[in-house]
Amino acid sequence: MDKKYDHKIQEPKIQQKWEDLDVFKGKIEPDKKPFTIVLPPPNANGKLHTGHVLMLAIEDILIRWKKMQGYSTLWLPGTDHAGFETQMVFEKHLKEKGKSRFDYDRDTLYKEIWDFVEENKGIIENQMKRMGPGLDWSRYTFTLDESVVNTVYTTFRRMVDEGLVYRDDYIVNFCPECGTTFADLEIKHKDKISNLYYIKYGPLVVATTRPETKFGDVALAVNPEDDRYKEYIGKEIDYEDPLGKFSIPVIGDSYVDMEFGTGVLKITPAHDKNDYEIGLKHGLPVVSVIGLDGKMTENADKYAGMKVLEARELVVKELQDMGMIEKIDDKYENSVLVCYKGGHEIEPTVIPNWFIKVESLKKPALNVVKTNEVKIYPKWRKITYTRWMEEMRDWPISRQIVWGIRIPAWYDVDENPNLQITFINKKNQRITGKISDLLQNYPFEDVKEGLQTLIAPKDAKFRAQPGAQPRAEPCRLLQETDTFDTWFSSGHWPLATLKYPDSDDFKYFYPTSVMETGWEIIRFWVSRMIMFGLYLTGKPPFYDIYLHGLVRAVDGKKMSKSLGNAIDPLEYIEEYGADALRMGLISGTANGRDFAFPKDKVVAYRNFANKLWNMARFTLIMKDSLKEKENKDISNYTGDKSSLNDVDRDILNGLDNLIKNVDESLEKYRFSDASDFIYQFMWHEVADKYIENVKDREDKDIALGVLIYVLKTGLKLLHPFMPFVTEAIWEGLPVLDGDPELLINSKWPTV
RNA sequence: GGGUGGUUAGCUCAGUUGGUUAGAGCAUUCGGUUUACAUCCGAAAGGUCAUAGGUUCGAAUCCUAUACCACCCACCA
Repeated sequence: MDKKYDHKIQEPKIQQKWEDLDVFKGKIEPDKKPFTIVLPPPNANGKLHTGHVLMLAIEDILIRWKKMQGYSTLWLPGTDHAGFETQMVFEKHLKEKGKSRFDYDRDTLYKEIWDFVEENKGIIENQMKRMGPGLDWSRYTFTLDESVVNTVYTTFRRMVDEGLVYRDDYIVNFCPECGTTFADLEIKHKDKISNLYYIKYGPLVVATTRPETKFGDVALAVNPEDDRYKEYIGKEIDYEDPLGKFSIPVIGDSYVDMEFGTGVLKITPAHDKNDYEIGLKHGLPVVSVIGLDGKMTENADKYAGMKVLEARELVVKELQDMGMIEKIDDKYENSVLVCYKGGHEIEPTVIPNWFIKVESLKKPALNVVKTNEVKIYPKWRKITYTRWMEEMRDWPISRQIVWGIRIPAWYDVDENPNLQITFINKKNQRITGKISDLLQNYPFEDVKEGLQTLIAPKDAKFRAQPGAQPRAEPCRLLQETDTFDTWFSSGHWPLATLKYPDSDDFKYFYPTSVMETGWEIIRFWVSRMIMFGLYLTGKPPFYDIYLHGLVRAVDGKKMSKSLGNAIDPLEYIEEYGADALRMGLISGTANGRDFAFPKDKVVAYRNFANKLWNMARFTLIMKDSLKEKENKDISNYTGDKSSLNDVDRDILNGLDNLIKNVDESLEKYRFSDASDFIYQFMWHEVADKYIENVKDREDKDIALGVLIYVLKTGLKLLHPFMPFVTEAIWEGLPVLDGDPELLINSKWPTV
């Protein structure tokens, strides 16, 4: 053996060995209990980051531990298409080429992104493999695999049949210039100076920056604590504006800031996110006065057809003429939303979206956690889940992006003349309009091929199967252009990876054992998996949930590109080895909170790997010299302590104690406790004390027999944590009764 | 503004249902290489457990208040 442990030589060698012998291939063994983990899929086109390393380390510990305990283990890998994020990355590439997504029809754009992802897909897989995870790569799944899409479609159709799917208005960030919606992440705030208009509503005065939306007002709101206006709450007040005389209810809501303006807020649900929320809360109607073309709608009566800014000017002028404007503050600083693409002002707009009724889904999902059928570790995270589930409202599942699973709904253009279409025509121009108008100038096939986006009215007739032909003549069908919210599809992940509903894998390995992931996605992801699992199978998709904390940078701050404090795990693998990096991160998991990257611990565990290596090396040196000097072999310790001296018995009792501590800690997901127990025992009890004692022993044959037994047992206990170095040392140690060739195939020690 | 968590050694953090002298890694100081490892060994020093009250025979741990920090969510007409 070399004087030093060299991870650069050993780690690839050991990894290859596991792969060659197909150690982690999941097997259906009816006489064994299954133990299953589904890997939270990293971004297919991403790179390995420290969060992935921690995730892999924890899950690998569980898998190896259970495998050695005799379970039939399966750990399922996969990657995620990461809808929105990937599309953003791709669009940056387009921008470098001087293009944008608006230059492509939907199908072409999708194919281009697919190719782009395909190119980058292998990178993260290879990086993950360097951590030595016991994943079954033969069961690899990508979230856009046909089988996943089919599973998602089947669920969707079932939900349609059971009346759980509906279409309704939903407020989104709409850019009239770009003709599309933007996700919150695509929106930027821009500070600017605006006019704040103080407009009279009967006896009250409202301060607003958007007077032109007043025709969409459905209520006025005041703070219930506000003594000035208490008397108006629940009453209707009369007011006048250029369109005539109206009355409007006054509601009380603590959202209203008494300090701002006059303390009276007009509620315009169709054109403001907060107003929309308040409207929902108070059951108010939604009146849209701005259309998708950025022009005033018929609800704005004589202003209909005018652009927003034109309408604003005119409305203000006419209000002034009527004496309805108390004052104008022209130095009001506020921030407006603009789209990232062109910096155009965003018009919050309600457009029809797809929704899932969650009432019947969320109750069982809440119950399984409340009753501890599904347990959350650490337990103080439970409240995050239960609160979310209690407050969960109907789930908008459609997204106006291309990169994802397209919603399986088809519209017959003859049944739905009001479809709002944007498409690229044969001359490469973007054309927008109502389908019935467009079809007078363009053949249907042109629209279909060049289709970019489609917005169907909320009462549009759709079918969930493209083939269905209810009418005698052939239908002209256009498929919905929205895609599923990525969490709708990834909510199926435990089911999809196990090939629900009738595969052998599914029957044997479902429900899975543990869901291990970062706590920040408990609401988005974990809750959805539980809902779908219960809805489709009646069983939760897993029984334990372990939520690890976020790894922060060395300085304790969140890692970010702009701060330049991001840690590249590959550099640490190079310098200190995957084992050391894994252990360092594990040491930060004690209580499930976020933690700063523990660089010192990585170094400490690198040293520990070398210490173990030398413990084994020295044991073998002593064994050889015993043979040489006294011509004796070591005696094979069989587990009978009665004939041993106190020192031997102490170390063996210590070992028993260690086994107990490690098991207890792992059962409670106390990974750092377990690893610390092993570290302290092996280093400070075995190396510092027991080996020193062995040096002076007369009965070296017996002492070395005990030492090798202790060493091998220690390696087994440590193997789930530091798989490479323990496996590498195992190779060189003498074979005892029942020892398999590979450490990973050995039996977990018991007391 | 709502929520969650934190404040323990110079640094990064453990400390589980309250119970001997509050621990680890790193850093520091002193001493050491005869049969492994200097990525080593032995020893030492270092803490009013954020602050103020309270409960208790006993509090880092439970309760109340305050201060500061971090993160999540919602963001001002």
